[in-house]
Amino acid sequence: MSPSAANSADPSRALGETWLRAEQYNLSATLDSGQCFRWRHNAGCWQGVIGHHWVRLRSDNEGIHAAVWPPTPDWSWLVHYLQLAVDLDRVLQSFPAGDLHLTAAVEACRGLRLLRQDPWECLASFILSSTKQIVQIRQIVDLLCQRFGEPLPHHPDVPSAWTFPSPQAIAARSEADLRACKMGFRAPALLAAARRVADGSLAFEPLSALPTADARARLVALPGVGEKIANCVLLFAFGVQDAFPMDVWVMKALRQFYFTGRRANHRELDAFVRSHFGPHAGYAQQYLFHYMRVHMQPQTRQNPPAL
DNA sequence: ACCCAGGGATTTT
DNA sequence: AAAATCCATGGG
Repeated sequence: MSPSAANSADPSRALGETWLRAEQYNLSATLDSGQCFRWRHNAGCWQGVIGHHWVRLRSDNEGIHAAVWPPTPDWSWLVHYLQLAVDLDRVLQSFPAGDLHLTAAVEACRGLRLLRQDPWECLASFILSSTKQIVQIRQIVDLLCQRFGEPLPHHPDVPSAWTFPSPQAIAARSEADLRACKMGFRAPALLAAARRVADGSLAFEPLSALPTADARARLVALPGVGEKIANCVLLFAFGVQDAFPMDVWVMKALRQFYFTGRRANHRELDAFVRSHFGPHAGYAQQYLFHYMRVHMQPQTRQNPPAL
């Protein structure tokens, strides 16, 4: 018997496991739709880190199997992260009736959800995201965690994993240390944000309680944070349902679907978004983004099929 | 409006 | 093999 198997047989080394009911939850679309950067697909499972837990998730028809290390008696943090209490049908019913493009996106990405992420990890990750492709963002975040995160308790059946580095851990580093994680010109912005959180001048709890416009203004005041990144934090961390991060993919989708390919400017697109998508515009954005990125081939993106 | 700030991945030559 | 382009952008 291998040492690993011997250890897994030892009840004191058993992973914490549970099963959570979840209807129409598309784990793959959700964890691979660019809202988070720390999940890896492996043998039908998704492995990642949430807070101080290593997590392995697998969906079946009626729910989600979860294994964690270290074990925990309480699963509310996972239910919250995955937003299992959200009634997806209610969200989808709020979408504009007769929008065939959005309908097609929803059909193609059935069960895509929005997560509820830690504000610091979310802000830091999206500061690192500017003009980077998702593959590269993942790489930078990985390096950052390995070098400056806390190692999680070892388990023979679990790959080495680290927490996302705290604001204090980042603030204690030099700009050069951060640049060594391949983040380039984003390093000073990340460092500044970490210092602001570490010294208490930026507190997420009060921020999330502010009216959306005020919270957005406070975020945009940070170096390296514009409307797009501020909206990512509002939507992915604070759950502001009508926050609508507009990146190049979403802009491409909007122009193609609603402006017949016309080069509408940002203000025009913004006005359309606010009037069109309704109270869960953030969800609509996530469907359009994932649909554009995954389900439309390069040629079709130039000349979309008629609906 | 324009241009610049890493650098890896992807696409084109 | 080498070169050009792209990228969940913001700031000057």
